[in-house]
Amino acid sequence: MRQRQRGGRAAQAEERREAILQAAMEVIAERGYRGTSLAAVAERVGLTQPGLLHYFPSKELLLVGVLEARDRWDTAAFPAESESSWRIAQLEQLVEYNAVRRGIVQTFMALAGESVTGDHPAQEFFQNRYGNARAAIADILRNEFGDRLPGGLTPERAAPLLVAVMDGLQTQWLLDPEAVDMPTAFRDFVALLRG
Amino acid sequence: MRQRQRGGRAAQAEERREAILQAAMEVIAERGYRGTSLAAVAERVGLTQPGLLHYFPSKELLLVGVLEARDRWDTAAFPAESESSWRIAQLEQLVEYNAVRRGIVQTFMALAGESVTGDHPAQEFFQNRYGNARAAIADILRNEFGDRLPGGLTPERAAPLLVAVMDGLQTQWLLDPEAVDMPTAFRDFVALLRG
DNA sequence: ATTATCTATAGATCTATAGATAATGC
DNA sequence: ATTATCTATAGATCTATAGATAATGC
Repeated sequence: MRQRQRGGRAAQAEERREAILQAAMEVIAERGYRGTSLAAVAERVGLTQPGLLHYFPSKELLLVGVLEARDRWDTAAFPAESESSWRIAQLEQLVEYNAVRRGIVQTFMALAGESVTGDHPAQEFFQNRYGNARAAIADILRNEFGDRLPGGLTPERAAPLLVAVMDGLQTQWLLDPEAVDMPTAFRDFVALLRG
Repeated sequence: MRQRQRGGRAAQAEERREAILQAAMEVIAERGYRGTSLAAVAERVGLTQPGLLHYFPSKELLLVGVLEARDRWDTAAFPAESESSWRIAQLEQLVEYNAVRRGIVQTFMALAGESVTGDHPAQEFFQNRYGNARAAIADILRNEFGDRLPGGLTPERAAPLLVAVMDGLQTQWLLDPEAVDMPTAFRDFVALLRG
């Protein structure tokens, strides 16, 4: 029917998949994963529910797709040889970026929250993500501040705190954006680490 | 049928309600609020699903009951004239207490996570809870450290950070208790505030 | 042939209501 | 009379499968 300029079937299918993932992220932001119905996602991209299942054969595979997409987009927005080569200033930029990407933040806080419940399909994803985040942040802190931080902390002991601050601020900011200035608060925490 | 020693109907009904709330917390910890079915809660206390609705006429009212119960129990475990009269050491105790109350922490992190999604029935509860927490913590910090904290922070600016740390550490700890020593990490953060 | 979609539907749930029945306590 | 429960069920959903149909590209 509709003729595409370029692209071929494969490329069009890829576009479709991206549109579905985008829609899925939106619905998950509004309802969480368990509250998301395939029909709601399908409707948003103009497909029927079984039509959507053609691209992602189950709800869980759709979730996997969303999580992978998030990683892809993050990497695209913040290219780096390796996470450990980041500097603190880049983390501050990431927080500023998040503060204008409410939808994405909301999707992932909703999923992270759900993932602590039993047998959630994103549980392993978040276990790995937090583990990797702590390790990467410890490296960054060591590069930036050396082995000794204020309060007698080491980079390894400060890392979970920094991750907790990023995360915890997101929750507070999502619930009350007026009351919490996320980027400023994050820089305040960095000031504490500087001593 | 079964004769109670003491108590009368009202007291027995109260026991039943408490048992239902306890069961509801457990199921919510495992499945989140949206994933919780009234039937699952009812089964845990030996009632049918309509039997449960006799005590809590809707799923949402059951959630309200759970949130109120949490506040009641917290207050019972940590009595104080007012939250502002707490000292930092008591916050450290609270974190230690949480570290041996996984179920309760999991229930409330699951609910807090869900509450950021659109129109969640616990949204207002958590908005108030975080708002109050920030205010109370600011008071505590002022009592303990005065108006000036390390890094040029004020108690008001440090408060959201402390709340974020408590919260964020819970998430990391729930997902990987081996990797995160929550009480120690929290004391590390306090050490940063001490400078 | 393969791919993209659709309609129809099976099979599970889920919440909440209606209405019956038994026990309790004034 | 009131309270505590139960059975039955209406009315919504939801996921996933089966099977048909149309379009696409070798």
